[in-house]
Amino acid sequence: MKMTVVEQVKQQLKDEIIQAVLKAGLATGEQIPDVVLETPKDKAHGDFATNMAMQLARIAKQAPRKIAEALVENFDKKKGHIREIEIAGPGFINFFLDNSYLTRLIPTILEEGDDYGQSTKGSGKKIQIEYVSANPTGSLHLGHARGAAVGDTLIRILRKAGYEASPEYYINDAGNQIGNLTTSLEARYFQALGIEKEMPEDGYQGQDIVKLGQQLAEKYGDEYVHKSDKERNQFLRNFGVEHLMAKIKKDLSDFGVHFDVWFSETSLYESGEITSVLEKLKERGHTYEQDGALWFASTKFGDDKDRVLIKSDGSYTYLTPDIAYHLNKFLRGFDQLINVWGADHHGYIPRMKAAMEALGYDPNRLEVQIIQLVNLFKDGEKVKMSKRTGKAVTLRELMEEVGTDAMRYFFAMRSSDSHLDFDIDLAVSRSNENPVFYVQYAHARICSMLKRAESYETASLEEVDLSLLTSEKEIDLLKKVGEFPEVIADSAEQLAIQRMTTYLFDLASTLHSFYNAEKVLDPENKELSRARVALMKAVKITLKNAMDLIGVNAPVSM
RNA sequence: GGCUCCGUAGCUCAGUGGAUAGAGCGUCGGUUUCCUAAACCGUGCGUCGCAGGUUCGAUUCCUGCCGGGGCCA
Repeated sequence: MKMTVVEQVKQQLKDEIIQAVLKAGLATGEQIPDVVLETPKDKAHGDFATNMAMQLARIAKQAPRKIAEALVENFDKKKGHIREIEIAGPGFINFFLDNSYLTRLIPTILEEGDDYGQSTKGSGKKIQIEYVSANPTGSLHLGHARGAAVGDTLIRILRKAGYEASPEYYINDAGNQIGNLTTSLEARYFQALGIEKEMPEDGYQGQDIVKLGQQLAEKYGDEYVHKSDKERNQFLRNFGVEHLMAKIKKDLSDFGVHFDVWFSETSLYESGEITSVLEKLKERGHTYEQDGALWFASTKFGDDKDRVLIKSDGSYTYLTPDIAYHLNKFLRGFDQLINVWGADHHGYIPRMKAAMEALGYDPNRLEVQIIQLVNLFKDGEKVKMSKRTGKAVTLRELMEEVGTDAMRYFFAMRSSDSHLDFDIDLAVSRSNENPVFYVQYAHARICSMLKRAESYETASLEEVDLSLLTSEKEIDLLKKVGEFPEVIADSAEQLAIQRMTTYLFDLASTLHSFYNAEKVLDPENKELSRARVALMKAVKITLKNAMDLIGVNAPVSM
């Protein structure tokens, strides 16, 4: 695998640290712990630091600072690009590098362009992410929106980190909710024709169903009133699911979220996978009959109680097709399954994992990311949401009010297991308080400079003297830009998308700071200007790629 | 009651077992004859909910408790 410039330098440094440990006779090759090389928060602590001396304290049975001294004595400065080494604190070894290597980043980044940041860390591991999976019984609301943003961003980050990531939406188009949808729609259809018909008790009250009923009346008149119940039901069911799914798909695609696979629950019935998964559970001895129902002995696998698979009336619980679906995923050869679920589903995790284990799979291969609630704030007050009255704020409404960029950014900004306060006023404000604008402005600012920079450009990058980039702000920018591949790898590994947003903000901030301190286009100093233009191009590419990962547009002007 | 998430600065939140715990906003004060001031610079701001435990070292891991949100019963 091709290593980035930063990785090469770090690797070299790690190798030299190991050499120093061996030379100092502090530990044998086998005893040496993994070399941890961190980037200190405080610049005064060097470019990189290692805690090796502390880690060796027990093995070498010496005080950390004493070990550190021995290490420094035996360290080959020349090989490690080291300008200075110091021992600090309880035994940290701080390395100050000769930062000239950083300028090598620029040609690499300019060459890689959109691919900059791409790595093979995930080594093609096949990961499936199932997210949103809202029932086709209405519009997507804010919880779905957050799930959509999180899932899609995860997909993008995982792919950039070298995983093979497949997004999938599970359509609950069988089950009770759909029966309810059908009877709700039937009532609305009849009502639109002026025929009295009551809505089912817990029917879907939303306006969208009313409209669908009207559409049906306009298009088909009373044609389906006179058909048999079975025929009408079948028709209304398909009509409803189709239309509501079309709407959901449109909402998602306008939100920048795209799925490879739309998996239908009904298909599990048709293919016989539900009966076969039940057979499989029975064969393995994990089911029993009681009170006329078929139970799954999930407590054997850590669940707090056993679960019904087939109710006494012969119908399936919603768990049953779900188990079949997850088995289907494994049979398709995914190494890892990730489900992005709303907080209201957390109680579902143990039984799902139990089912996987009962079927002979390692339950750790199923990972569930729980998305906590979103609270909307407007004019400093919490916006109340009520599903009952059909007044829940929808993805579509918020998208129209604040735009996709703000939504995507805000949803990617927080760790998904924290509650999220979404401030509408902040999201639309064109001020420096709004992080979306702040980040986008950094990109637009560079584009604006580059537009004016044409007179400074030379025929090729080789003619630009990048060694002129030595100021503090320039080094800061180069380091930041060089971190990008690592940030991607980390956030992929930890499934922590907020790391990407944090990084993006930092990078924008570093750029703004540089911009105010140094002049990029200086007619008095064309050589330096050319070098800085090249640097700006590298920063622009990095900003753009990072924004792509969270699904935010990178405007060329604002 | 069971399960789960959260508890870090006045507010909203970052923080892969490491150094003096960070950012934005808010406070106060500065910066533009100059590439977009949607920006920058400076300034204060903390019993990391509490108590134990593991560790050379805990905001981070474990246990218990307290407080808040959510789900289930």
